[in-house]
Amino acid sequence: MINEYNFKKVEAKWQKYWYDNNIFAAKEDPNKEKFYALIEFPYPSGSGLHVGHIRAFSSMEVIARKKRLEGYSVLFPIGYDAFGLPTENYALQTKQHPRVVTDNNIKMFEKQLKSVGYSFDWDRVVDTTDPSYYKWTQWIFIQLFKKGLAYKSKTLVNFCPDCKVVLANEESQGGICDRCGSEVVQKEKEVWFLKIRNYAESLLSGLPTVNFPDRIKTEQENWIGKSNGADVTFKIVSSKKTSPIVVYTTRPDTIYGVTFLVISPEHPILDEFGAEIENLDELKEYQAKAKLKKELERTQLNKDKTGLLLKGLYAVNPITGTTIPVFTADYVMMDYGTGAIMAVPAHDKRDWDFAKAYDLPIIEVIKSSLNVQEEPYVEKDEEGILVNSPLINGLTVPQAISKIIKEMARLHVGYPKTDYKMKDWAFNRQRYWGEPIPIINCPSCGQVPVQENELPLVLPDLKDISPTDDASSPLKKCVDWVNTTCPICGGPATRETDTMPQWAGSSWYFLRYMSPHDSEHLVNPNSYSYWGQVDWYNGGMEHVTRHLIYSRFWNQFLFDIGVVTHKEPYIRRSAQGLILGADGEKMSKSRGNVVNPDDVIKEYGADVLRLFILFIGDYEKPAAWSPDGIKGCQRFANRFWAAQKLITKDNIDTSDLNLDLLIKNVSDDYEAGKFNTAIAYLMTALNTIYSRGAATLHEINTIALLLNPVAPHITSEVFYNLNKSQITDAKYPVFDPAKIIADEIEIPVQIMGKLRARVLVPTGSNEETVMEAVKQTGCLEGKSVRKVIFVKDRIINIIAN
RNA sequence: GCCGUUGUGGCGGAAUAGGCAGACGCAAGGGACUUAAAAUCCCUCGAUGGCAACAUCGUGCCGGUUCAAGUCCGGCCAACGGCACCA
Repeated sequence: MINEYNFKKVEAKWQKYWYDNNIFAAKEDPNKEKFYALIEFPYPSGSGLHVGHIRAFSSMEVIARKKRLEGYSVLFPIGYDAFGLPTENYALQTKQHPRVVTDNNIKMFEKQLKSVGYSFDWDRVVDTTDPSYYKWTQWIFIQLFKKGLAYKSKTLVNFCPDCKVVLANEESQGGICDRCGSEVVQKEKEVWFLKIRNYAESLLSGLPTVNFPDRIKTEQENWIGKSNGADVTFKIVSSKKTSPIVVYTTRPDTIYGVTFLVISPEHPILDEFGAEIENLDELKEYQAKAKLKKELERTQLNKDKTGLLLKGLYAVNPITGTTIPVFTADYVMMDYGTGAIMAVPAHDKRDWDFAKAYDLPIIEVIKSSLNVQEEPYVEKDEEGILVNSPLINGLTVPQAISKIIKEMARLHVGYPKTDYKMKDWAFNRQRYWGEPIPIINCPSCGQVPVQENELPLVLPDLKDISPTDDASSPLKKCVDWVNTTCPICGGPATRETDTMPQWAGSSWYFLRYMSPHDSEHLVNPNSYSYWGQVDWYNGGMEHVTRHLIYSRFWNQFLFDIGVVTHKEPYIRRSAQGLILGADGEKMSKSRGNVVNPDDVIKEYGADVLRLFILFIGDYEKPAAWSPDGIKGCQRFANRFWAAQKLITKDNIDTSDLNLDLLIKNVSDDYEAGKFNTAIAYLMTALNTIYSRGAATLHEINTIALLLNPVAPHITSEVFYNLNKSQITDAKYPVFDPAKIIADEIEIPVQIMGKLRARVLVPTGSNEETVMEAVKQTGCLEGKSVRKVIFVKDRIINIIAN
């Protein structure tokens, strides 16, 4: 009756059953508790599904299947984040329309995802490039614009000469293009920004309310980079005039240690003084050099400080009245703080380096054991005591900060200020394959949003989508589309031709899944009130400071305008580790260490792939693919299949396998995201049954149900064989807490902290009983007991000699 | 430089809350079955010594706390990830 396991036949059979019958359709069932499990939707690239995807998706797959068996109404959706450069570049190369490329890739992904047997609700697929979807992406942009949170600004942007796109700071870290690896140059351009900085505080204060791993919270906190300090106004004086200049400092207490002022080479005040700077030619030269310097060079650490003394100018310290020299130097950035600093070389490494290079005085104002002429003392020590600072001498650093800020305020020269490292979100691309920004430029009315009832503003069908060399969008070539009329005055106007960055569509897709077919609402209010927040969201660490922050920002904005009722979109977040090649290196075509899930499924089947990817190691840590390791999971699957033969109706002793404890261990581990140990418990249980040589139907059914979320095909088949009913209609096993404790327990016996014996005693035995058992082992022979440390049901340690 | 994570057998990795280090799996060695191989099943498997019972050592390094340390504390070293002239 039971033959060798034919995974090809069985997997195809169950996939057909699930997908033809919509077994996993999410229903808003008021009688059930809901559970929303979310995975980061994939970018449908031409290379198809990667084993990394399998790891990323399988955790929530297990949770979704488990929750369904437990009686929850589960929303476990899938979609495609399909706008973006790789598709566009591929379309250009192959002379196809990106729409065609995208549709083909999505088809391939769907086929692959189904071959893994994922329990997605295939009726809820969203595609960010579908006008019915990006209609709402554009709608959100318009709301942001109306609230003053979207603005156009002329700034230096990171331009990649290869991709011909303006990049967000996040995409050009270290001056290298995220996508192609070439060096980024600075270019001045009018671009759209979203004021994410307005939400910096809210994004920070939301973190304690969500269940994210600490490393993710820390990374987000560092990214937002809050600092408390003060804006302090110095005066810059030339022979002809005096101008105020504001510096930002986190150490206003060190004001008496200021020995010079440094201004960023891009600072507008330099133009203001212009000819009054005696060495203007040198300045111009220095500015030009600084501009040419690529981001990479400029941020390189341990680089010698360069700068230029501005002759003919001096600055006045607002507290001490002392006059100090003014420099410009490229170690001061225009885009942080105010673009100018008060330099305190005694207590700042960079200022100290600069002071040494330009032979400037160093004045100690915080007492320390260091000689500040030799090296700076940079600790912000709460206990540090101020010296050489008449108004605040003898105070601790926090006391001094508080007192000096009051004094600055009284003199109207300084005020407390909070600053953030996070910059506003550069919200634009000069490429074709993205959401058109729904703004019309009218010569008389200015920037006017497209009427909301005219959304979606559909991307025009363009023949030539190639980018232009001048950093403007290919949409500019589509004159018929660009020329339009102003919605306000009806006069001739032109459309914005920039498109949105790829992060736009992924910033709210979790909401669309709740009611993907609703044409009236971004999210249907009834659906939203049922599904609410995402209960558990899994994704990659690489998205922690971008997608995860952007989507929290948009959700908080939608909360503020009343579209959603939860401030935070995600209750819990986890992050899978990377799957590396068998050589321990990141998988890449050039290394030739890429594992294709299709090949694995062909050879071992989807269940074995799923088992192995979850068994491979700690889910949150990176793991190297092992072509040998997978065999263990294949054996386990086959042994589980063959265990059907061991089922007997005879009365057998099953005391060697505590099913209640197994249920608890496996289920707790699933919920904790410890899939590797959950599978290990199931392997152990099966080993127990094999060494016993017989099993009960109840045992095999229980293992089938516990294993079903990981290996759904084989367990569905076994369960159907044994019970003639669907496992998807069965109930997840529940354990009896009273039965997870064994009757007898083995207690290790230590003598002087060293393991000397083990004794078997009834669970809960007291010290006397255990000691009695210890004496019988004879390991105390000839020894006198001085002290006994006894931990019930755990250990006994005897101090004896 | 700052922040974070991680160092455990030949390998991937286990080890609530300080309580038997090495679960589970791979590889390896031996055996059974087989004409043979594969598959399957059984046994061994941290190091050193010993025929053996057993003993000693052993979780990156040095020190400490404790009856007891992979786990806690102090000081290092290495690898990975994030940020980075952020005032």
